[in-house]
Amino acid sequence: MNRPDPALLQPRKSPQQARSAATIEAIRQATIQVLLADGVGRLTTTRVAERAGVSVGTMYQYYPHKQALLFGIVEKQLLLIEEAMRGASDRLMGADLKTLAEGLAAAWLDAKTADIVSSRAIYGIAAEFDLSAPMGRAAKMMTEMFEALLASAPDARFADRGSVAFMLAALLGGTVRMVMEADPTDANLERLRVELPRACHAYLAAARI
Amino acid sequence: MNRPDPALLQPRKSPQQARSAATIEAIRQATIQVLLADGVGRLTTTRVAERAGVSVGTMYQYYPHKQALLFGIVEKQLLLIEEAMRGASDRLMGADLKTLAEGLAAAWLDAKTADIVSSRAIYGIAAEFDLSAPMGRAAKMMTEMFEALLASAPDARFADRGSVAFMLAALLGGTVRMVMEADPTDANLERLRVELPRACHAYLAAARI
DNA sequence: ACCTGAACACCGTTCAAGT
DNA sequence: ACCTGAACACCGTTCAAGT
Repeated sequence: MNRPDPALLQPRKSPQQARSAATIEAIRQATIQVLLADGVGRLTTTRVAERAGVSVGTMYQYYPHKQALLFGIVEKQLLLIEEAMRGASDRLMGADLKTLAEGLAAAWLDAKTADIVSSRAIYGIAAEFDLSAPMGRAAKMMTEMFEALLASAPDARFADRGSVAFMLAALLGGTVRMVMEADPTDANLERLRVELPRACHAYLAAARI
Repeated sequence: MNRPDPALLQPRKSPQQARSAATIEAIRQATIQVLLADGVGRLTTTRVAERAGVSVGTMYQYYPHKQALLFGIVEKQLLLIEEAMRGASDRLMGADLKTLAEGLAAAWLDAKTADIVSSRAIYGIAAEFDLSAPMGRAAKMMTEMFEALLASAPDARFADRGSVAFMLAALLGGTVRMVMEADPTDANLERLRVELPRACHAYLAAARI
């Protein structure tokens, strides 16, 4: 799948009348319903349009292509996670290194496992579409957030704070994703809950000067 | 995309005559060529068959569906990486914890960045297909390998060696994948080269009893 | 301003017919 | 034993015609 022009991933036109706003929302809901009921593999434009009670032509008036439907869902999920991490960041600002590392690991795991149904759906989408653009943006934001947190820790200084924040973001995001995609059993998630905070703290402590 | 029956991912029939063995190899090569020249999004069964110089019908005699073509490529790449890690494992057996952690991190990074072209192609496939089955298998094998290595380290014992090996595999695999998918610039790969060994060693040292 | 749905181009897969 | 390629079912997307 080729990378779509990001500008094309939002609805094409803003609703001018109440009628079309309702149409957009109906299409959104229909996409989620078809996704959860039939899976990504069975999600077709016809099926979504039918479920939404509109014609395919109408759907294409608001969403330029099938990808736009699915990216909408992904973006919303990423927004939820971002919100959760901002909350954690506020709580952890100024905390010592151990509290910070363990707090971030716990918050990340909570956010990723909170809505397991949605997460499953998202990974399904990720399996069929190129999500490097939205994922890249999310990673960058996380890195900046971590960098500010590291700067606020009273008991730590770093030779290269940017690199440490970058590594922490990659470690957190990558490790959890790997487990959730490869084999997300309860036993493995429990292992993560024990080992991930430990790994984060150990790394930050080792990087400190 | 629905998860395909793993039994169907290998070629359908074994070649009985030299002619058909040549056909299979021609199809394999054509798949790689189309993949590198046109990308996953433009890879169609017709195009591969044309490039291989056979009809679509012939192709379907050996590969039950389009996915089988691509899974073949992925499996080969995974095999190469596995081989590289086995080599590293042999070298590192009995080494102390620091040597072991840093050696594994370096070997993993080397394997993943060695053939950057193939890796790119693989991530392209990963973006369009559900690779949880082969990835899960690869993760399991890596965990077992790491567990044996940890047992051989003369300067370390662990309360739960299985969990530590599991976490190390997820950390290594996940962190590198995240960076390579989100933003694999030279600067970021260099950061990984510095921070990843450090993170691995710090985690193992912290997990030691 | 918004909606319809037949029509178009293309794709993955099959199978009767060939050598 | 192996190969062919027209045919089939289905998909994403468009656009002339409607209200």
